[in-house]
Amino acid sequence: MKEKKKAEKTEAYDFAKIEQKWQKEWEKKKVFEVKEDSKKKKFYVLEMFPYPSASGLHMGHAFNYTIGDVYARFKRMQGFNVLYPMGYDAFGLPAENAAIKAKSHPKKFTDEAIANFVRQQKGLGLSYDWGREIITCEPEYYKWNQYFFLKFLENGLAYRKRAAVNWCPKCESVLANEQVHNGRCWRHEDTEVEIKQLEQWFIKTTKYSDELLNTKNLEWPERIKIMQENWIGKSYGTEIDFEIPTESNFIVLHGYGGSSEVNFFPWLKRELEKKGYKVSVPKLPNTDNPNVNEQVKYVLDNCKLDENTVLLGHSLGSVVALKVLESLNKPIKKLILAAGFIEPVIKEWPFVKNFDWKFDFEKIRDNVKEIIILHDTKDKIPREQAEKLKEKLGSKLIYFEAEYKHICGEREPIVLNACLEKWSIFTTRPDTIYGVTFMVVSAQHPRLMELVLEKQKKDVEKFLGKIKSTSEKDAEMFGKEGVFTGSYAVNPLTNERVPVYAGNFVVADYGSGMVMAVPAHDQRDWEFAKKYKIPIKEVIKGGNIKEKAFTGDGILINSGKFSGLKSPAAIEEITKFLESKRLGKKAVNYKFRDWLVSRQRYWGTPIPIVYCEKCGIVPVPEKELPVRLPEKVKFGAGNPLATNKDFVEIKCPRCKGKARRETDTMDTFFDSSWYFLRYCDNKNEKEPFDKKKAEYWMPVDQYIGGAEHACMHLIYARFFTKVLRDFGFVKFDEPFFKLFNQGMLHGNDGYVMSKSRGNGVLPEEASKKYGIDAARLFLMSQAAPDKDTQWSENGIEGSLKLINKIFYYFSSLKHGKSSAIIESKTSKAIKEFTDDIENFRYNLGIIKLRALFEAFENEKEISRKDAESFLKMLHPFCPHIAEELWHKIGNKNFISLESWPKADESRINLQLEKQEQACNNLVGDINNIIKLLREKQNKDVHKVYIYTLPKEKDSYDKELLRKKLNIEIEIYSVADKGKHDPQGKASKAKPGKPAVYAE
RNA sequence: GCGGGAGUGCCGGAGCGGUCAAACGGGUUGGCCUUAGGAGCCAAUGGCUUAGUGCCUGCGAAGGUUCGAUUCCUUCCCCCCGCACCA
Repeated sequence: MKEKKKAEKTEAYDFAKIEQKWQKEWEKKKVFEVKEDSKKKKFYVLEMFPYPSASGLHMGHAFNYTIGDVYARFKRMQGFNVLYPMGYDAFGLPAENAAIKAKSHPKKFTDEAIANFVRQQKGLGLSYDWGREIITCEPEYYKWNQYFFLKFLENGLAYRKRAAVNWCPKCESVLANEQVHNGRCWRHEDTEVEIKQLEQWFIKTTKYSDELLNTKNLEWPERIKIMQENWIGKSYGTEIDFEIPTESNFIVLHGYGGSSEVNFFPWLKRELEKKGYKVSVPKLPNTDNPNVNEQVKYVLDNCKLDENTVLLGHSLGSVVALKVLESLNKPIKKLILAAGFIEPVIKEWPFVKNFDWKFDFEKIRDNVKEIIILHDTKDKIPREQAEKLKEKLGSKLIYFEAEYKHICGEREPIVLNACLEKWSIFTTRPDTIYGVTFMVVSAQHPRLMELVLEKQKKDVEKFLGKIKSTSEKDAEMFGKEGVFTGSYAVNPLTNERVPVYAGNFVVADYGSGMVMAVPAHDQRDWEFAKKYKIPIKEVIKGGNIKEKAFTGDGILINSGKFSGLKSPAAIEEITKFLESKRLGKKAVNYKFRDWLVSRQRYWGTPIPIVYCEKCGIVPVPEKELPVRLPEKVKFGAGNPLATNKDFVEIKCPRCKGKARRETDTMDTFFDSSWYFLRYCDNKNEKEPFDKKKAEYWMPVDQYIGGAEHACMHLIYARFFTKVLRDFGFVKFDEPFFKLFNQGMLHGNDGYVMSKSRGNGVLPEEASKKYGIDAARLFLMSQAAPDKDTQWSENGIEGSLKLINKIFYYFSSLKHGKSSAIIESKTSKAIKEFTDDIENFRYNLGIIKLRALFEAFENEKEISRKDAESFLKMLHPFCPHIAEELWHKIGNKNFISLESWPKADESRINLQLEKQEQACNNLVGDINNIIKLLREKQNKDVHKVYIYTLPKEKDSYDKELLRKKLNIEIEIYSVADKGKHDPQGKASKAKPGKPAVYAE
């Protein structure tokens, strides 16, 4: 009712008809299609492609896309070859879940949603090159995900690892670190993420940590850069080894001939026993003519091998140790290979006969928790051999430089050192090491139980149970908590023994998951120490540690030979000292983790891997790509791919033997990490994209999207680009040169507009009522596009009014000659407007457009050129009406492809504009006088006399004033002799402000 | 707690060393037009004052720098965003 009446009265122009007409026309004539053109400068405008949700677009999306469309249209008119594409991030959980609920198929859901999106987006008048559309769930696209994954694998950037991973019970899948927010799933705010130990695929994003940290050359919002920087979280510090002796039984296996045991082993035994370890040196049989198998059997039969065992193999003993490990069925604590362990050397020994030199390294690895290989650089055994072994065992390789001496030399302390049970910690404050009064290991530390003594087991288990059953929220309330493990750590500088606690406030996967606690100089440690009555030892002067920890820099006290140093110097000195004693080293730590890409869900890109019973992990050969997602699947419990026999059961591509397919799919962020490259060449069947085409279009000149992707999509995409650069696919380092973060659109209720909130306004509805041009204009005029904006019906009506006026104005416009003032104003407007659009100050640009139009309205005639300039400026915001009026005034081509107006600086005449301003002020003054006379003196004014300064007389147009005031006017110069001035008002005239007399 | 951004009228928001604080939009009030209008046009919208003027108040609070600050600096308060026990 309401609208109908309004429509009748306002006789609003027929926007629906006009908008449809031009949308069809643009599509028919392929106005926005682009090709590479070496003669033209390119400009790539890109909006983050949407996930095609079933609920479709609301006004918030329209706001978003309009920002990009305005820019694309602007740049196109400026003469750039503009690539402005659209596509759909079509894989993902919502479609799968919706399909399960509706007993349908995610493909069907997705297709429908996309069709809906496309229709709605076309309705917004967006100038995409639709020929470049990409849809990530199509095999033509995801084939290349798989291709890239294989490339990653080939180059050691993809690996499989068993690790503690984040599991969302609602998604029934693991999540990347980036997808866990506050311990909860990024899609399920109320769902706590669980930690599971799973074998998963990872991408080595950390290889590029440092390069990703460099954002200097990016024109991005500072806060996004800072967010990324914080996310990567690089910090410099020192790694320090603390010895924590627990129950350890050393079994020292000597080598051939037993020469080393004469002096070295007794010494080692003595030293270790001094420190509280148990040591045995079994007398291996036949040392003069050794038989490895026999010796292995001897060890297996005579030695106690359990989780407290440390095997130290020396020379041939190393081989024995390795073989022993092969035959165990439960792991021992530690393996130390001290020397002479490499096959070629030992092989030469004549007496080692009939020995099978093949090792089952996987088994060995499984049977020991820690492996240390000591490599003597002066030894005959080349370094590569040691490295090779290291690779196979995944051990810590420790080099030492020393002469090979049988009697205690440099080498012996190093062996001893390796025997000690070291737990390294990371600290940025080694200067406080003398203040360590306890240690805290994370309650989630995988090796926590090794530190727990028998008598403490109950306490620790109780504690672990408690924190498991407490949610994060409650944990905050309880504060820092912990429990004594029973073990003591030895401070490497003071040799003091300090208790080791398990605590809830230490992060398991940062650093080593253990910290040295300095309560005097760390607030967290301070709180913990207070709670558990642990001594607080001040080692840095500067604060009052009775009240709280002093965390600043200062001068060291109670710190042995380092006392008196200032913190920064002490950090240097102490680190140097530790390094010299092999007790620690400089280290860099990152918060950034490798990207976990496996997902236990159906609706994603299948990971192109096969597990063969014989060959192990086998990549699917490139020519067999894509590994298609089977269409027929049964949704039920868990991942439907896992129960799909046709998919899973397969022959090994290598040996043709029995094998099974990887059933995990890729994180959908994999899809979005390179889609901007595919737009450059979206139909390529031979390659992910043509290098030349990508070279022409990339990098994206202007990327537009939300800030919520700062630490996810934007990091992954940057990572991908750098990898592809190193693979030779592209030549640039960064995908997105400029980034713009749009604000959020709020609904009538003041909350961010969203489907779930129910405050969404459909673009179609607004379109129907006001036209999409009015909606676009309103959305862009409210505030700067990077700020949040509120939707309002009144506001859009205001925009419609303006467009309406413009429509009728141009419909009856007769071209002529522009006045000097209009020429000036038009030129000035062009200049300022261009600058505003370029810098995303759309709202300010629109104001200038309004002002210019008002100036037009007051004129009798306007030149064709000025009128056209106005329409061209209107066009990015209101493309339909601009196109319509452009044709209406007699043009045949598309305004969308016209060239941007140029400001003619010579036409800008500020003097004239000043005069106009003065004239307007005068009108205001006179109106005010008339009003005051009427109200105060009850006088009606018939005629007004104006007295200007002599040189200003021509600045005031009598006719114009008469028209504006609708009253008789007489203008005098103050110098005029015969002027009518009964009250002597003329004397009040000032520059730019004439005197006035009214009667 | 740390990091980032902001605080201007009834509201959204301009201004970011002086020449104008409140452009532009919305709202509200009054007037014109009109049978009527929620259409259109005009005007007002911190206070006092006035023939067009002048003065005062004023840009979260308090200080400071400056001849001069909404604009720069310091502290505090509040709001928004991000990270969150990262050693």
